Amino acid sequence: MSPSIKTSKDFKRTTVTAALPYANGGLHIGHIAGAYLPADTYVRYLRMKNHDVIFVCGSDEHGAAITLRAKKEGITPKEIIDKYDTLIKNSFADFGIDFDIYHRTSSELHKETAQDFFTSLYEKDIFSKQTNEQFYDEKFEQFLADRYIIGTCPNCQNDNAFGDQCEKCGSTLSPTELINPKSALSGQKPVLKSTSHWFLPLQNYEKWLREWILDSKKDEWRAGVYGQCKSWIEQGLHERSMTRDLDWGVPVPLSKEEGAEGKVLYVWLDAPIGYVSATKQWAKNTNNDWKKYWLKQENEADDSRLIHFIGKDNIVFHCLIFPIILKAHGDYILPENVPANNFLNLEGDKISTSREWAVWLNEYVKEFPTKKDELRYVLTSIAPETKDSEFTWAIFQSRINNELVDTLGNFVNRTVVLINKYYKGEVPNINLSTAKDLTDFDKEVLEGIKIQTEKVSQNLEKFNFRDGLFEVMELARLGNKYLATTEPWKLQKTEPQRVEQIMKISAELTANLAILMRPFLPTTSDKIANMLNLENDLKWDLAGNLDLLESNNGKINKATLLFEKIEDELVESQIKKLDDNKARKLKEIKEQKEENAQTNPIAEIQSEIQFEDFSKIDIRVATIKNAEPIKKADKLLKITLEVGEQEVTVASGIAEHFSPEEIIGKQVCWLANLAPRKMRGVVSQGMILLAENEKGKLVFVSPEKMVNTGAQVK
RNA sequence: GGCGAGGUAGCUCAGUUGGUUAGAGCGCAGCACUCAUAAUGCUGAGGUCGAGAGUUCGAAUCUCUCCCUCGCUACCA
Repeated sequence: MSPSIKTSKDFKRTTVTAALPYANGGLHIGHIAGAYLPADTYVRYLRMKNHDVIFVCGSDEHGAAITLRAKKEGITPKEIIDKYDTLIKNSFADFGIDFDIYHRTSSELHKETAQDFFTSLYEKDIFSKQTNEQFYDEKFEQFLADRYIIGTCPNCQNDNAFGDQCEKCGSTLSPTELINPKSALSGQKPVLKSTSHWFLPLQNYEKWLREWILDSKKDEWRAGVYGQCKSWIEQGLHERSMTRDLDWGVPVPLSKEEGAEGKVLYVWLDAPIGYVSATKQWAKNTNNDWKKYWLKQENEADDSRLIHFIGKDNIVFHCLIFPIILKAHGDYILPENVPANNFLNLEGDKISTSREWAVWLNEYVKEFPTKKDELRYVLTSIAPETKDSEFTWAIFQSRINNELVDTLGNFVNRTVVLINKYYKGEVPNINLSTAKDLTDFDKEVLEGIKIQTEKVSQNLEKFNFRDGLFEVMELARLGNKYLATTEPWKLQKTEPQRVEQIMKISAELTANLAILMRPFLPTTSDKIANMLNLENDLKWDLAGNLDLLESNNGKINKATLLFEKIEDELVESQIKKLDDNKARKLKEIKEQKEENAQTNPIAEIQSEIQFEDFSKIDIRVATIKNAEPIKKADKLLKITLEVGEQEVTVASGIAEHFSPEEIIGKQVCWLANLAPRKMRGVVSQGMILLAENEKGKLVFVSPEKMVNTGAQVK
């Protein structure tokens, strides 16, 4: 290991956070593999080392998506968050993700904490206050967050695009771009009204971020995390609004006069502070001091080490925005590492909550209450640490059957069975450190225990959980090899003393296995510890020792099976369950679509205008003389039109519908007197009229017969 | 379009500052063994290291171009 990379040994204590789940849905295996399982494994390891560690998490309960859904379903936001907070909290508890506290951002303590944070930055004059125009719902007397505006997507004509994003074509939007914008609350057309917000000038921290991340974290942070940060910093940072016009969230702690009324903190300011408030609540419950886990200490060497476990979608908030906030505040420590995972796919497709393509944690725990370690094993062994990976039920089956049952379970079983058979459950009392007549292979195996201990430790310190678990299994493989090579069953009659050595070594190896697997597979570790009569509170420092079984005079219990095989029927039924869900969901979506089509045969007609208004519009017939793609733009074509004697240039967002060659020579209608606009460096004069067919494909509006270019359309 | 991360045996992944016949686990084939949950051990087959070009005595590893996957981002009158 490179000496420049710090490990837990270099710190007095560690603050571990796992991404706050949004209280708007359940947990699936992608969430677990991404953040919670590695975090839990790491924390269990630190606890075994008697390291001072706090592990916090909680429900993220604010934000527009929850209010929007509440309004839609005619219930209160509180009903939604209470439902999902309970579901999520129980799923974690049942599965054995062992937080010190699972808190909520809807709590009073969190409100105080977040407001204190905001006030502190406000008093330091960090924010810039800006006023601009935003959509306002006059009926509900409320400003509308981007998510609250629904309208027709200018790209794909989807009628249900949100103001921030169209979920059909995936393009990011701003609310003013939507065609026929409507308020999600009243369904009325919103009006633009000015409002003030407090912005965090991220760009002021660019220099500092370059030093802190680009210069000092290159070898320490995962490539994907570092690269993502670099990408953002290089692209240029901008101001970001830290407040929203909403009635759901932490109120902005400023006076009416300053325009704070009806405003709450932006959910991405609010949520990470949830880690702090969770720690405060834990400290209250357990009579501890939260400050030593979050604030800079008098002596820098006493600072806690902050580690955020998240998925790759959260990198920018945890690596840039939240650290900027912490830095701006001044009193707080900064993240030491952010081991973000990539995504877990499922049976060849992306996991999707809306399409119900997921394995839900609460359902898994219910269906397989005795197979928690099995899922921990599979998810860790395929953890998406370096790239996206895939879970299939066939992998689940083969990993468990071939590795847990055949390699690990079988080794433990044969060792325990043999000791019971030969010695009535009493491990031969041999001091392996002083024994003189050990074979070279014996010594190699004993050395192997120490080597594997070191390898597992190093991998855990570096957040390489997949590799760490692999090294645990290597020790089990070594055990199997040892028995197969020494063949004690052949020697028992002729050389019983030699067999005593072999069984002692096998037993100590098994005890070491129980320690090394403990962060990964806690229940299995307990089972082995019980079988071997080891103390329950196994410490990491014991690993590598060769006299673990002497504490109880070597008396062990009867063998019990650690794992059982997964049958084909189980795999088939789980796949069928997924397929059924998917088919049902697709049908629902299709029905919904048909319903919409029936109730909404044509898009709503715009408000009435007078003839004078129409006469302002100058539409001409023009011929496309040339068309070429615009550099650095996927969707734009630069089109040259011939209009009478003149030529004009128009940039049109049709590159995904037409190739340049196929449209040259066509006659089209051209809106001539539209104000010019610059797009991607090209000045667009007017626009070309298009209509969309039922398949979403654009077609030109052209004169029925060729006419002279420049002819007016009346 | 820009940026980032990936593209190595059927599958999941290692491959350190370029160096002899490219590795591991699982799967597959053969052999051995029987203490063990028909488990285990050994041996073997399997790769033109995404494609092409270049630098070099020598490249999976460095440079350039291109292709594919995932993510972020720009553009959209």
